[in-house]
Amino acid sequence: MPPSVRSKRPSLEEVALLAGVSRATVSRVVNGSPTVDPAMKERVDVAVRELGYQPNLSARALVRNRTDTLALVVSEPDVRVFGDPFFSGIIRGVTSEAGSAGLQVVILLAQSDEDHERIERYVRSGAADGVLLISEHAGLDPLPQSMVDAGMPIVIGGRPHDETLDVLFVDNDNVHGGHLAARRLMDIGRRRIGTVAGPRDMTAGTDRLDGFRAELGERFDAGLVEHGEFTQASGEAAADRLLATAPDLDGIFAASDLMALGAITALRRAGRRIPQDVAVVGFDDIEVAASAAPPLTTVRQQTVLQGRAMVRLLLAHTRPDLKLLPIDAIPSAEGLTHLLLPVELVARESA
Amino acid sequence: MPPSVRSKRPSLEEVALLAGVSRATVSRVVNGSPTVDPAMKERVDVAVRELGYQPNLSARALVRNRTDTLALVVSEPDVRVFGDPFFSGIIRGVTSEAGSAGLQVVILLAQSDEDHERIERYVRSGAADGVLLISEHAGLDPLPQSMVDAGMPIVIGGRPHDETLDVLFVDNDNVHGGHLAARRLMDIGRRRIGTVAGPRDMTAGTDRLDGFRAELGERFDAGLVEHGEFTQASGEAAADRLLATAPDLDGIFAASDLMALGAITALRRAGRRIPQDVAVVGFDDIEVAASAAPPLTTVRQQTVLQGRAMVRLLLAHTRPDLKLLPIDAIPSAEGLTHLLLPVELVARESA
DNA sequence: CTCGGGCGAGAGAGCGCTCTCTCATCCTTG
DNA sequence: CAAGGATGAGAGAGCGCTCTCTCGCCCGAG
Repeated sequence: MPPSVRSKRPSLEEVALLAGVSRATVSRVVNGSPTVDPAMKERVDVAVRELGYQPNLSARALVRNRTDTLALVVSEPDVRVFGDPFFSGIIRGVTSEAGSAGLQVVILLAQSDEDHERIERYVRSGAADGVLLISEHAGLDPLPQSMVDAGMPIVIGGRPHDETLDVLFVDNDNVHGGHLAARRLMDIGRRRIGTVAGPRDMTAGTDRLDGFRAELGERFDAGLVEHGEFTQASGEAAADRLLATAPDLDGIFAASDLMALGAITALRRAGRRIPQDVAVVGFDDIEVAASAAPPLTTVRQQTVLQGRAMVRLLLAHTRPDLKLLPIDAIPSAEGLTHLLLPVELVARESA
Repeated sequence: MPPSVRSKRPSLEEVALLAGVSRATVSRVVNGSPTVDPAMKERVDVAVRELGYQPNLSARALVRNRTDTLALVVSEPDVRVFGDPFFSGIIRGVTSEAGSAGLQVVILLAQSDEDHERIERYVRSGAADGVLLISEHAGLDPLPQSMVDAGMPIVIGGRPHDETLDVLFVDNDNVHGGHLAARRLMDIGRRRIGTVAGPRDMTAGTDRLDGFRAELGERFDAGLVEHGEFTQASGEAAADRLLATAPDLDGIFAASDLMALGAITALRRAGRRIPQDVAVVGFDDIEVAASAAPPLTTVRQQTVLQGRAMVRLLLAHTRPDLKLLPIDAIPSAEGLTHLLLPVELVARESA
């Protein structure tokens, strides 16, 4: 009887019957227990193949009280954020790391409030062993708090805005990145340095600005801070404002590569040469940064690594039994509530 | 005791104990059975709230043999396809339709062969009630066949390339769209009409070409067919070739808006005015089509609707008990193995 | 030759839920 | 006033699996 005709999926019981062994033995074989006689294992394997047996995950999850599934919640109204290199890097990292730990990742889209509620119910009902949240405004999201309340492990990508939230997170060392950018601009002799900062309500924005301000020290000019929305258009507009305030500007730190590209457009329009007249440092090291004109000097953050680290942090807190191979660039997550990933300056031609 | 301190999640049993009723009654209340005395219901509701009870989905799935979850498999090596309006439209449609049917959608990324295997195991293990597949090359994907073999319901977005595959799918009426585009170009008096067709291995490409060819009839010139990859750059290159072959060309049908935009760039570069010298018809009606210069005449396909229709087709085959409100633009899926969604010509200025 | 130990297989409970079946109660009706 | 039918609650089996416990068997040591 071909599998397509069989009305329902075979159970362990049926495999056991066919192989002439007990249910327990089949279970042992299926789960790779070492205490099984090779001959027995062979008989069971044959029966499994014969019937096309697949263990029922619901039954297994019920007794193990664990699903081996991780929920990656993307909390954004528009699906297109997946096109954003930041999101796509994290997603790649998460899926590959979870995959090598034998876990299935399911992506849940939280676009509306309704979605949020459904997802909360879903996860709290034990459909996943933990939650990984990526959201531009993780601080405003109600999900982290409700997951924490429910005792459901959650790791956030990026430092949440709300300091009081006692939650696991993995962030890039944005403050240090701000330092690196400022130092670079000073090192190449720039004196009038402005910044196209990120949004005020995102820690990635404020942290980068904080590092930048601290490194510049007394050379920091609060009048030379313009905020953008991490987009190219907002970077262009912010650079226009900067130029209006300080025509003698000779250096700009943009808190994202996209904004840096926008700023370069604005600077060119105003007749400035890059980097001779104005040096520009970006942040992210997105793919196009290297091939931009001129190639962008920027602070590299490793989004794929961030995704991997999120999974590791979660597993460190929920599955101490899983021993993962250490990754150089990721600090061991054991005992930590958050991870800060290193960033580095990539010197190209724009600064 | 606050929920965060409670070691494990409460079960039906505990709710029943607290409310002083039987497990069965609690189950009835939780599932909204009408045959429950209001007073009883109230007592149960109080207990549920008190304990923060959430039904265990694994247990429920085990006995119901159904998870109320749909797997949306995105089979693409790069996550960025989510940025593509086609994908994002389908995803929006799928999630909203599933949501209103009370189903949870989980997105599974199939990037590598390994992923494919894991996903197949996952779904075949009963983690979802059905599969919705979106993939640029659904015909080459092994997933549909293996799902069909396993008796797992699957609906594909777009007509699969492999005719012999007996599988449910929802497609746009690409053939008719090709007819509409050709008719439009002829209606406005064009005589030398070429086409930037889609890839030969995608039915969306070949179907549009088939319709175009049929409508042109004897005016069709096989020498005036150049294939692109649905991208802007490939459209530009294809238009260059077309122009080289037939400098007297006065009409182009591009099988995607992106390719139409590329073609317009190429035409402009060659000194042609749009639409005076060469009229251009696109396909898709993506967001930027209306604001392009000139605004693009195109064949509109409704991707969100396609997503909704995919869910409906799946449910028609798996959950005849669910009575969904009919949607005007979607034919009733009952008894059908595939749905063809209507397309329409949107006349703007480019043709 | 007997006994202890280790290895490998089976028996059986039980995870949390649903759903059928049974039964008690109350109302309606002849 | 008795019989029949609703109505609503409880009892209990069982979904498919894991895992502990038990037990039989074979080996080597005394």
